[in-house]
Parts: sequence; C-alpha cells; structure tokens
Amino acid sequence: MSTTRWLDESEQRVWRAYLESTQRLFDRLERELDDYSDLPLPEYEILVRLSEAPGSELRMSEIAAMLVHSRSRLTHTVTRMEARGLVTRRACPSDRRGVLCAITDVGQAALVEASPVHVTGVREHVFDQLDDEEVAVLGRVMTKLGAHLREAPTPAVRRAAS
Amino acid sequence: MSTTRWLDESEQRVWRAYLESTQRLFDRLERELDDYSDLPLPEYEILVRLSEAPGSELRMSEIAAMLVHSRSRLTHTVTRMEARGLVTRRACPSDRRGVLCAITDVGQAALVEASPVHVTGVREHVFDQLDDEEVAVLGRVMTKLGAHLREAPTPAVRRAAS
DNA sequence: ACAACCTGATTGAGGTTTCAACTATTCCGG
DNA sequence: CCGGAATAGTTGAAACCTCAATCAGGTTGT
Repeated sequence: MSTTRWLDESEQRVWRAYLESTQRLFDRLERELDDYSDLPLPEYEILVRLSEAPGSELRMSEIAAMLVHSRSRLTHTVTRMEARGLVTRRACPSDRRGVLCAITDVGQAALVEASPVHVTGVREHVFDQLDDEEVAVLGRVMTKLGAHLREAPTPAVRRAAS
Repeated sequence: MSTTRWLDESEQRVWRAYLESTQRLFDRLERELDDYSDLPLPEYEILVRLSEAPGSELRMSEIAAMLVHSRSRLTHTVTRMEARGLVTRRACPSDRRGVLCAITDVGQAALVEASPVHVTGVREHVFDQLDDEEVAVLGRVMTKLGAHLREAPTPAVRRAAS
C-alpha cells in the first residue's frame, strides 16, 4: 500500500558507485585470475573452501551454501572440475542422499599456483585503496547486509507499486 | 619478485563478507525483480539509463560504458529487448559507425512497473540496514575503488607468485 | 591521399548459469 | 511405522554471457 520510498540523489550516487565498482572489481579479479593461472574464479573459490575444510572435503550443499550458489550450478561446476581432475566425489556415509567433494593433489597444486594472483589482486584493488577506518566500516556494512539477507528470506508476497 | 602479501584474519572476514553479501544482494534483487515484474535486472538497468538520457536515447557504447558491460553483451541484450519492443535502434547521424538505442513507450511502461519493486528492494536491503555514517563511508569506499579500477587498466604484465 | 591503426558494433560458437523436473533419502506428525 | 513433506543432488534444455573474428567507419601521420 505505502508509496515507494525513492532514493534521493546522494543515495543514488552511493548505490551506483556500489554497482559500478563491484562490477569492475569482480571483472578485474576474474580476468586476472584466468590470465595468469587457469582457474575461473568460481572454481578457485570452491578449491579454497575445500582446502580449508577438515579432511579437505565438504558436502555439496555446504559448498553451495558458503558460496551462495544454487545446487544445480554447483553440480555443473563440480562436474567440470572432476573431469579436469581437480576434485573427486564420493557418497556420504552418514547421509545417503549426500555427496562429499574432496580436493585432489592436482587441485591443491592449481590452488597454490592461483592464490598469489588472486590475493595480490584483492590487496591491490581493495585493501591498498582504503584506510583502516574504511575497511572497518566496510566490514560492518557488509556483515549487516548479509545478516539481514540471510534472515529475511524471500517474502511470500510483496506489495509492489500500486 | 616481492612475496605475496596475504590477507590476515580480519581482512579475510571483511573480504568474505563483501563477497557473500554482495552475492546475496544481487541474487535477491534479481529474483524480486523478475518475480514481481518481467524484466531481468540487466534490462532494467539499461532502461533506467535510457530514460534518463537527453532524448531518451544513447549510443550503444555509452550504455556499455555506464553499466560496465562488454559491447558484445550489450548487443545481445539489446537485440532481445528490441525483439520484445522495449527499445529501438537507429543509425547515429554524426558517426556512421554508431548506433543509437532509444526506449519505447512499451519500455517506459515496463520501467514504470518495475522500478517500485527494484527501488523498494534496494531501500529495504541496503539503506534501511545502515546508519548515515555507514552509508557515507560505503559511498566513499566504492568511489575510491571505482576510481582506482578505472585508471589502472589491465596491467600488461603481472608478476604472479614465484 | 594513403596506409596503419583505432573505435563502434555485430555475429556465431562455445561455455556457464538458470530453471523446472525428477530421483532418492530422510524427517516428522499422528 | 506409515504417508506426506522437506532435503540432497542431478539432469537437460533454454537463457545468457564471453571470446574471437569480422566489418565498417573514423583518425593520425607523413
């Protein structure tokens, strides 16, 4: 019912800066990563999570949840990765619906090669550009947004315009 | 030559919060938009820019630059949009290489229907979650990152790991 | 005025992601 | 302990994006 609360000019500047910079940033990181290594960013992120996991393996749905990917997307990506020998899959013993995905030695090697490229990019393009206060507030902001989005899942009905 | 400057734990938390929240945010906005209107987010953004432009039309490459899309991507998207009657294209009189893209009445109508949905989402999921200082710093942060990325275009060579 | 180069835009092929449908397993209420 | 609902994962087709190649038109230097 209530009328739309539009963005004022300054809010609009903030929002568009967010859109544009984020777009540029991910573009850049993606390009750097597969120019100087041969791992697309999404595969890189999967390998990072696996390498940090106890036993170097995770359930498919855990990975999907961490990276905020759909299960379907993850299956497709992991299928490609398995074909390249970066990961393996095996049935989960405790839950027979589940699948455990593990990083292989080849995957580890690819990760070791790629991570300096990626981390250097993140440092140069993000942290080197900001002072400590800005980093702190950025962290707080993103943490808040994440918490909100996690707990307020898709509303069943949204009263749009009218 | 220099050894990689890794992220410390707190930097990593900030970086991952940025990744996760941004992913969730765009996911959500996209879903809301094409649940409650029938315009994908990229098409919505194109229509917004066109509607703000003098004469309601822009060069293809201007749109691409504003939205940080490749020219090719834009061509494909606009081709779909033109097929649906949302925009039209015509040759640019001053530069015969160019193409001018204009929003149609149908496009305007779609935009008017979609914008309350989108703007409400942005307000709820972003601005309502933050106080004034946080919004101000977020703006400054994103402006800085954008400026850096715009002026430091893909380095010809990057010394990676080793 | 010409060659070499750059810019604007499109095309089609190939790769990735989404979407809906489907199977299998587990969880839960009665 | 049964039946319905939720969860885990996969599949294939369609939608979308990327990449490299191509074409046409402008720009520059000599």
